[in-house]
Amino acid sequence: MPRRSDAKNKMIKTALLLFREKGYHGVGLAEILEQSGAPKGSFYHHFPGGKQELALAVLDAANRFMLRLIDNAFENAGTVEAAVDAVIDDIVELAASEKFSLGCPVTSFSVELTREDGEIRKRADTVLRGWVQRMVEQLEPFSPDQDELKRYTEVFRAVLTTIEGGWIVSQIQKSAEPLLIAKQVFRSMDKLQ
Amino acid sequence: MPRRSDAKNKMIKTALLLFREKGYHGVGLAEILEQSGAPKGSFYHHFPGGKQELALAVLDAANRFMLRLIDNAFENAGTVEAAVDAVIDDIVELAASEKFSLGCPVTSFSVELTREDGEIRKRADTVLRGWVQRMVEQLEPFSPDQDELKRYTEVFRAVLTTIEGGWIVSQIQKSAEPLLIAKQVFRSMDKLQ
DNA sequence: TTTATTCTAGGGTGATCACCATAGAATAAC
DNA sequence: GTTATTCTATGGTGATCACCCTAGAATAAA
Repeated sequence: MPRRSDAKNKMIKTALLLFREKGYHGVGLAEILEQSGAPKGSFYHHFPGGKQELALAVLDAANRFMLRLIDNAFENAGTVEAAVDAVIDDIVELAASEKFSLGCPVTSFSVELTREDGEIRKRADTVLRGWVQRMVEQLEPFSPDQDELKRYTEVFRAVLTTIEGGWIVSQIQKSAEPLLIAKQVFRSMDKLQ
Repeated sequence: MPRRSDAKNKMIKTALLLFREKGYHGVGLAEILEQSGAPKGSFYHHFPGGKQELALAVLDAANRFMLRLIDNAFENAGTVEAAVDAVIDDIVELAASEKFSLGCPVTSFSVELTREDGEIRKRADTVLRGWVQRMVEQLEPFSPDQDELKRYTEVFRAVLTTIEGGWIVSQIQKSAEPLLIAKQVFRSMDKLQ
């Protein structure tokens, strides 16, 4: 059963950009369909669960993108510091190319749905934890001992948190500086102890 | 010209809570009016500029709240570390009491309006800078030299950024831990250098 | 070519969206 | 008490919201 249409992917890609800019509730299905060029009548064929199912698909696409970004950064770096710097630099480059108008591909719209204890929040939680875990996994070939890995887990958690905050503040201030703070955070936590 | 009605304040308080939970676009005026108990017909009397003017008023109220939180924390603390800890603890207590469903009073909804270069984004920018500035001002009576103040400005910026990220991740993970990371960030940046 | 499946065209649902206009009620200043 | 101002009741605007339905087109499997 091969795919005969790329309408679904076009909708997901477009929704990702729009959600990151205006949030989940800030984007209507009409805008997504129009901007993606996808046929209007096919939305509920591809997403029987409606807008929420689309958001879940968007979350998965965003997750794949960020995991690729992490893998790429760690594989092309010789040290942990260089890898973390690369992750942050890549994000800064992305954010700057988007004129600091688009937020984190995951938190920017999932955060609006944190009361209702629904699928979107849970998956966003899993995704965020996965990023930390992936960074730790990328560190294992460098074979630090288990205690060191545990310590880096904490450090990566802090870096990720700072990146999330930096991404938002970058949107507000239209500047790369807040995102770059995550580098300082890593350095100070890495050198210390 | 004394105020004969508290409808305006009730609308602002209610809108602050709803915006923090579901974002700017996630809340309708009808819900705000209903939940605040404010008379329906008086909205555009108090806010001729409509929903955007309400959002600006909400921003100012949120700013006053956070400035009070900062002042209170610094005035009741003997050291910088204790003051920063108090700020974070207060925020954690607030977020926990709200079951981690409500975001930062400023960024949670301003972030949806960062493309259109409007008043809301600009004021949110000013407000965030004001928090850092206020923390530095609260440090001056302890009379560190000018270089030290400049260094603490950087540290406070990092702490604030981590708090912002921690607040969001706390919403996603329904846990206080991400917010508490800001303490580690301060400690490591403070001790180092 | 026939059959089965996947996808789309087109139209329409009630509900909610932000916003507005007007008249009158409530309270203040005089 | 009269005037001026502040506030609210009411009902409405067109637009957009997410969602749904059916018939048929397009493509794959037989």
